[in-house]
Amino acid sequence: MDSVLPSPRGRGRVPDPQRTAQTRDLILRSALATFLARGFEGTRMVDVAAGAGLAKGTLYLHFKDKDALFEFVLQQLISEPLARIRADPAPAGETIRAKLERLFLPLLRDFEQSGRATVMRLIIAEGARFPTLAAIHRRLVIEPMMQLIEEVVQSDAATGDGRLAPMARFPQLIGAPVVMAAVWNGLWSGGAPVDPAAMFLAFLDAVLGPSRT
Amino acid sequence: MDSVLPSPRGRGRVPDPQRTAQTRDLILRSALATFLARGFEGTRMVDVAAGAGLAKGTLYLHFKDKDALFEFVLQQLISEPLARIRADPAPAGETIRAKLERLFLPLLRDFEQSGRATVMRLIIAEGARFPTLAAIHRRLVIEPMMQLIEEVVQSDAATGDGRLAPMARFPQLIGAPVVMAAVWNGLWSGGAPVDPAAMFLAFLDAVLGPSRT
Amino acid sequence: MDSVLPSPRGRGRVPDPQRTAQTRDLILRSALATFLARGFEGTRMVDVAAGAGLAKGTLYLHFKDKDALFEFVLQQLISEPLARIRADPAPAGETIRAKLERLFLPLLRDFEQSGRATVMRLIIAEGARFPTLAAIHRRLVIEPMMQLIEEVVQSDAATGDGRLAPMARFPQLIGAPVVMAAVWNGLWSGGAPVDPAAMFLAFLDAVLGPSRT
Amino acid sequence: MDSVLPSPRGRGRVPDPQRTAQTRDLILRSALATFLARGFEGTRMVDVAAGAGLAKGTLYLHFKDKDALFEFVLQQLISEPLARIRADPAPAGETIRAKLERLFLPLLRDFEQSGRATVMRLIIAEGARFPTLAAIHRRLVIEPMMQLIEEVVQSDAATGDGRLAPMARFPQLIGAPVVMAAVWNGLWSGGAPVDPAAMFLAFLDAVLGPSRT
DNA sequence: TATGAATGAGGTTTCATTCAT
DNA sequence: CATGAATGAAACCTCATTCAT
Repeated sequence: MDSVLPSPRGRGRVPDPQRTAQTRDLILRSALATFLARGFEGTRMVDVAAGAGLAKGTLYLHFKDKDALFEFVLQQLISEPLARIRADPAPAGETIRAKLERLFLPLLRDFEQSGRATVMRLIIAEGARFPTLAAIHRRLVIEPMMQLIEEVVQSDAATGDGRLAPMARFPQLIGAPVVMAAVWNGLWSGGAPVDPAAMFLAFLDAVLGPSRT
Repeated sequence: MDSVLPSPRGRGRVPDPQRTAQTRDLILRSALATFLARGFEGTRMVDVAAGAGLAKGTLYLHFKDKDALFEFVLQQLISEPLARIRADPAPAGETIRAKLERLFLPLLRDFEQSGRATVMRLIIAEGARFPTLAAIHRRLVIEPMMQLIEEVVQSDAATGDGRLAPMARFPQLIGAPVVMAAVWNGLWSGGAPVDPAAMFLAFLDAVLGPSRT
Repeated sequence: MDSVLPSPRGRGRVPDPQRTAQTRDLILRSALATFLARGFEGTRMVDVAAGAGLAKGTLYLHFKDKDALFEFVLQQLISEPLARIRADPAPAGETIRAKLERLFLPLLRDFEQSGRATVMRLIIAEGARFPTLAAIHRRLVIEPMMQLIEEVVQSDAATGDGRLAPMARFPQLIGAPVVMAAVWNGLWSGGAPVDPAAMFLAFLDAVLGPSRT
Repeated sequence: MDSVLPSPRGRGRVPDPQRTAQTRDLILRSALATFLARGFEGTRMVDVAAGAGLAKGTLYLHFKDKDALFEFVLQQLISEPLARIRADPAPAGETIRAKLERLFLPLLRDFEQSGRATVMRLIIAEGARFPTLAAIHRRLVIEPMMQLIEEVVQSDAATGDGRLAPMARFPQLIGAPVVMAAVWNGLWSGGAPVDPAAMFLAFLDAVLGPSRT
C-alpha cells in the first residue's frame, strides 16, 4: 500500500541499498556545507539534518556521532583530488611548465565553485584540533602531491633550465600560491577575490620566466 | 591634598593599576594559548581562568564576555606586526632584494617561537566566523603590508631588473611563502618543520635570481 | 492516500498532539505552582522541570525561555476568569444585590482552592516588574470587570435606592474586599483565613443594607 | 590632616558612632529604594552600595548578608506606621466617623509620595517568601491596627447607629480600601491613579452614610 | 572603617545523543 | 528505516560574599 515495486508482501520494508546510499549522500552533502560554513563546533546536528531534509535521529543511523560524520565528510573531500592526481599519467616529453600546469590548473580552475578552496580553509582551520584528520589529509593529499612536485623539480634539475633549483630544498613553495589563494579569498580579499588559476600562472611566469602565450 | 570636594568616606584599598594590568595580562596570555590550541568555540572559559591561575568570575571583571576576550586577544596580536610595519623607514638606495628581506626576515626569524605562526593559523582558522575581526586584521595588517609590497613591485618596475613584473597583478604572491610556512608547519610538516626564513630566501632566489651570499 | 507530493522519506514517529499538549500542561501546572510559591526570580527551572517529572531541557522544547514560560502561565491564568466574565448574560430585572452576587460569588466560592487567590497575589507581587503582563492583566481582567461594576453602579443610580451613589467616583471599591481577601489570607491571616465569599457578603450588607436571608 | 576634630593622634581612626549611624542610614535608604524598585531577588548588592555612595564590602560591615539587610529595611518600614498608631490618644467623645478619619487619613494623605504605598506593595509581594518578616509585620502593624478597628466597630455597636454591624465579623474590610488603593495605583490604574484619601472617604460615605461636609 | 578584586556556587540555556513509536 | 520528544552533561555568565590592603 506504500511502495509500489518490490516489497513482496512480508514484514515491513526491505532495506534498499540504493535508497540508503542516497540518504547517506544527502547527509554528507548537507554536512559538508554546514561544516564549511560554521566549522566543527559551530555546526549543529539539527541543522545538518534539516539541510538534508531529515530528522536528527536519522543521522545517527548512518554515522556513529558528530566526529564520525566529520571524518566521513573530510575523507570524501579528500578522496576526490586524490583520484584526480592518480588518474592521468604524464605524457612523454612534457616540459616543466606544461607538467605544472597539467597538475595544478584543473585543480584551480573552479577552485571556489568546486568547494575545494573552502575545503582547504576548513582543513587549515580545524586541522590543529583534529590531528587524525590532518594526518589523513597529509597522507592522502599532501604527500602524493609533494612527490609529484619533487619529481618535477628533479626533472628540472636534470633536463630543464635549472630555474627551479633554488626551490629544491623547499618544494612546497610550488604549492604556496594555492594555499595563498584559498586564504586570500577567504579572509583578505575584501570582496575582490583573486583568480587562483591566473595567480598560479603569474607565479610560474615569475619563477620560470614569462610564458610566450 | 588628596581630593577636596567629595571624598565622602575613607578611600579604602586603592586599586593598583600595576596589579590590574598584570592580571589582565595573565588572562590574555592564557587566553591566547587556549584559543590557539582549541579555537574560539573549543575554548572553555574555565580553562582560560585556570591557565591564568584565577577563578572563572575574575575573567568577567576584565572582559565583558568570551567574545570581548577574543577580540582583545586578537587586537593585541594584530597590533604587534602593525607596529613592526610602521616602525622602520626605508633606507635610501635599497635594492629590491634588501627591501624584501628587511620587511620579511625579522617576521620570519622566530616565526614559530614568537607565536606569530600560530597567530596566523588562528586568524586563518577563525576569520571566517568572525568577519569583524577579519576586517580589522585586514585593515590593520594586510592592507598596509600589501601597500609596502606594491611599492616594492613598482620600484622594481621603475629601477630594477623587472623580474617581479609577472607578479604585478598578484602582489600577494610575495606573501605566499609566509602563509605556506605557517600552514605547513602547523598541519603538514609531520614533525619536520621547515625554516620559514630559509624558505622565504629560497623563494626570493627563485624569483629574483640567486643571491651571491 | 497520505501525502502525494513530497513525503521524501518515511514518516517516522508521528508527533502526538495529545501527548504534546499533556506535556505542556504538566509544565504549566508545575510552573504555576512554583511561580506562585517563589515568584519569578525565585523560581528555578530545574524545580519546574522536576515538578513536572521532566528534565530541564524539555521545558525549552515547549517554551523559549523562562520569560515565555511565565507569560504563558499568566495568560492561561487570565483566560479563565475572562471566560467566566464573558460567559453568562445578565438576567432581566435583576436587583443590584443579585447582580453583584452573581458576578462575584462564583469567583470567591473556592477562591483559595481554585488558585485564583494565589494568582491575584502573584500578579500583585510581580506586576510591577513585568509591566507588559500587568498591562495584559489590566486589559483582559480588570477593565472588563470594572465595566461590569460601573454598569451596576449606574443601574443603581437609575433604578436602585442610591446607596451605591457614594461609590460612583470610585467603583473599584466594590472589588476592594476581593483584593483584601487575597492579601489577608496570603499574609496576615496567621493561620486563620477568612472566607472570601462570606466577607464579600458582609461588605454588601454594610453597603447595601443587610440582606434578609 | 583628614578629620579636624577628634582623632587624637594615636592609631588609626576612633570609631565615630555618629558617622557609623549615618553610614547605616545611607545604606538603609538606598536599600529601601532598590528593594522597592526591584524586589528582593532583583536587588543587587552592588547597586545598593552604589546608591549609598559606598563599596560593596562596606555593606557587610553593617549587615550580615542580604537577608539581614532586607529585614532591617522592612523592620524600619514597619516601625513607622506603628509609631503613628501608638502616637495620638483618642480624644473623648469622638464619633465613629471622626475616629476612622483620624486613624486613616494621615496615612493616606501622601500615600504614594511618602513611599507607604510602595512599601505596602513590597510587603504584599515578598511577604510570602519571607514568612518571618510577614509575621513581624503582622504582629507589629496589622494586629494593633485590627485592634483599633475592632474597638471602633464595638463602640459603634454600643453607642453608634449600628451601621458597621455587618462588618463585625470582618473588621479587616475597613482596611480594604487602603489595600485596594495601593494595588490599584501600582498595577491597574494605567496612568490615572486614584486619590487614596478621597477613595477612603467615599468608602466611609457608602458604609456610614454620606457626611454632611 | 572602607575598599574592590577575587571567588565559586548556582542559575539559565544549548545541544549531542537516545529511544519509544 | 525514520522520527522528534526527551534527556542531562556541560557551557556561559551572574552576583553574594570574602579578605588583603
